[in-house]
Amino acid sequence: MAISQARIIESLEQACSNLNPDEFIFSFLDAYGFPKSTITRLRKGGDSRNVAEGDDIGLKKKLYFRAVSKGADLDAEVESLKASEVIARNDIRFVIVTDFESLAAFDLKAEERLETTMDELDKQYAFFLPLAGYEKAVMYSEHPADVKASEKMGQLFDLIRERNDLSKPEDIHALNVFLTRLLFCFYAEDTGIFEQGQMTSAIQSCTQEDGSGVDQFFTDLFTVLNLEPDAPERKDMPAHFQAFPYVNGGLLRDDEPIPEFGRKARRILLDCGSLNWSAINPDIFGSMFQAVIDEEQRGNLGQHYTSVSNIMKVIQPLFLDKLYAELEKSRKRDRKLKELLIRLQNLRVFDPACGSGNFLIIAYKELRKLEMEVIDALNAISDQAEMYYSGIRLSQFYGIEIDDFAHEVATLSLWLAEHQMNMAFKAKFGYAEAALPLRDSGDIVCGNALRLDWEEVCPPADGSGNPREIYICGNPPFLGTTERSKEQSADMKHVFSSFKSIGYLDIVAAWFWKGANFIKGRRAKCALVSTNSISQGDQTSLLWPPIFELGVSIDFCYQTFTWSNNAKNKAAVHVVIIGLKNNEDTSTVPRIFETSREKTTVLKVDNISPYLVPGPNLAVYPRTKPIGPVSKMIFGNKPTDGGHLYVTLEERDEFIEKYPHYAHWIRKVLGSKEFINGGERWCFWLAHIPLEDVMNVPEMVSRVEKIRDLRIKAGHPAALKGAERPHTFLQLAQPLKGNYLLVPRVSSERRSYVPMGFYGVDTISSDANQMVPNATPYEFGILTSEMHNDWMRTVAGRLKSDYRYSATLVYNTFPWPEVTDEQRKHIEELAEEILLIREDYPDKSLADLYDPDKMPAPLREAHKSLDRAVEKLYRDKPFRDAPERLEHLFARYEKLIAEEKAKAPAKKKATRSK
DNA sequence: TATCCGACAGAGG
DNA sequence: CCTCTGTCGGATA
Repeated sequence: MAISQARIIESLEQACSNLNPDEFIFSFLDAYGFPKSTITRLRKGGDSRNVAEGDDIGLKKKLYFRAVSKGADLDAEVESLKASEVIARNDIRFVIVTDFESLAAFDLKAEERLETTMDELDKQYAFFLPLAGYEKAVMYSEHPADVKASEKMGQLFDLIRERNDLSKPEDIHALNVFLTRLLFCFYAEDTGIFEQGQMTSAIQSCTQEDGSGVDQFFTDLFTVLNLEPDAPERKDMPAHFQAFPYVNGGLLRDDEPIPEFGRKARRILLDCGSLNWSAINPDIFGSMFQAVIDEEQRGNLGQHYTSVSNIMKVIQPLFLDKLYAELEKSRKRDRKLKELLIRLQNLRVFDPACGSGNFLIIAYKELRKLEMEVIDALNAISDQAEMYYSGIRLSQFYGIEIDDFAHEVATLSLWLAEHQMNMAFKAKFGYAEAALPLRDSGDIVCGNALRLDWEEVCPPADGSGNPREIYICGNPPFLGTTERSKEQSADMKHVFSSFKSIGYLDIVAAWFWKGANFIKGRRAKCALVSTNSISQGDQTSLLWPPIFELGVSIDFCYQTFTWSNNAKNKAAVHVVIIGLKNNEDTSTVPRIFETSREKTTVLKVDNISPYLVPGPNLAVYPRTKPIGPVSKMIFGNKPTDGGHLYVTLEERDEFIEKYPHYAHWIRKVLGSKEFINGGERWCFWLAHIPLEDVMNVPEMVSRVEKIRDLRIKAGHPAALKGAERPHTFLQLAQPLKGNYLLVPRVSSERRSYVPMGFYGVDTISSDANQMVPNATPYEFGILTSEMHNDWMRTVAGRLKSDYRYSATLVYNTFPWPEVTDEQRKHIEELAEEILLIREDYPDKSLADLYDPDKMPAPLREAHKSLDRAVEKLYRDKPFRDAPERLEHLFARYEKLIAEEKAKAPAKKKATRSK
């Protein structure tokens, strides 16, 4: 049922403004796209489709509608309907009750409530969208226990914060520690570590309703949990405290102050106790808990937490697949299986950006599952039942996390995961180690991963100097140059101190560089989730050649996929996963994974290029000049005007009417949006007008002053210089005569060809485009060919996944073919044919013409002829596919660059690193 | 001076 | 809400 949401809003608005109680529900159903026939029958009455009683309207699986008289309690009505048998029998999704002034509704699937007045109903249209086939995104819907628990803990945190001074970092740390201990206790009393409900009932009986005594209670409780069973101090404690077991394991090592509680906080505490904590999922609970507590993250709960499926994409190719293969190979061979057990007990997993520990927890659980399978296999081939215990210890798991609370949560979650796995072990084999006292948890260090020495955090060799098998994994933060703090910029400089420049390297690159240096020459591998930018555009040649020089190469990768988890506002980013290994490590073949919504495919290749396609370890360096004798491509005109040089059509007409002799001040301007999608924009183009003349026009004064102010405020040298001529664009590049070829800087990845077009110099191009002044149709023909677009697709930067055409990376690096005059003329003819065909569609924008689903056949064919002709310039035999074209282009690129170098041997090396 | 980027941003369905 | 697709100006060389 595809229906435009704008139409829904409009129809709802109409139904509510001309409110007719008898008709309302029918208009409502119509708004959400129910078939007219259904509505007509419902209106007539007596139809079997109506499953409701009396005057109500009910549609199976959809909704149940009831109108009540004014003054009735809508909520109570909804509640009673929700529980009624007719709702359950017909699997109703929405219950709606209205008195035609207000409306109350309940979504039984999402368990969400809506209360609104009728005139606001259109604003709430999204609530009922599932009726039209649009499902709502519900955060972590598959884990209601985690949601409830983390929300309750969040409330508790707020109440504690109200009452306690948390201005000093050590106070915050103390509270972090308290919350994680508390969480452990809730979990413990629901999972058999404590007696069922032991702590909650003790709180109930030992503390006052106004909250007094709660802090003392926890002081005593944590003391006793830290006392060994035979410790003499135990005897001094009240009897109900003595009943608590010895926990330790480092959870209660330090004596931290306990916050004070009020009446409300105590009540929430008891509420927490009544939740079922055994259903908590340590994999994601930690992230949610952290998100609830961390103020900065509250607005966008969990947007960066890594989903289990994405973690598996990292750890399976990194080590799990290989270990499982080992198990299959070793079945039936006692010695081999025992060796595998030993290996599992000795390998190390290290997440240098571990957050609340998701990767470590999943890795731990997966290794425990594998260990159980190995034990199974051992039991299957042995006559005597030997009692194998788990030998995998949390102390094999290392992490670095900068946030104190997240680091506490990570430590705790590992314990919870251990307990969970011990229970699974017991369920399978009938025995398991004691839950208490807790053993050492993971080695999680609270600190800055870019400053710490990773080898100190995760020693690459054991005490006797034997090298360890180590797997580095994780999802480090992504941060471009503009959003970084001063400290983070300094961190980057520190990590890349051996680099000549770090350009636009994303901060995540620092983890790759440190990771590559860590694994170099060791029995170690590293795989990280990253923004796709580090294998695109400018960053590729900065990061990868130095990594390859270490003797490290790409072991496997997941090509770009869109970031996704169950959070409401998931981060808008396209990511890749890249695994690194030493060149000498031949235990695996390079694998390229490609994932789409439907499936994931794997391609085994000889080598993975830094662009994450099959190919050599070759990165294309940005150049300031084209390789061949072709026209120069220049950057567009950059306003930096806060919008004050732009004018609307109305403003333009008004201005020209008043000052007809200044009509030439206003010019048509193109961003890439106007170029690609059509539409008009206008701007003041005053590059050749003295500032005094401009300031003599009253309408201009405030515009110009605003621009001057904002440029002064921006403060950097370029802006300050621009403040001296505030009536012009900050960067001027418009050619003075002739035509120019316009190339948009960003364009959708759906298109096979980046749209380009010719304009006269009277049309201003903004910095959203680049220009090739006085380009020839030949140049247009080459640039709009499939050959060139394939090159662009590989070496260009991307905005998310959309193409970002740049002169330095795409145009100037392109290996142009060698042509005769005759060939050149042929290309020009084919190129002009394309321009002519475009003119046959004056009503269509370039977006329409180059939409792969809508591209007119004649245009498509003209492009195909051109593509074929351009290919022929490179070689006679047609290319089979894009990889073959690229192979040829890269070979030619290398040849041309080598020739260029040979011509100018005195020039310094082009490489930017070291 | 020129230009690459954005755990995006804004519009539209 | 989700999907689609390119603004704008700072930071960097």
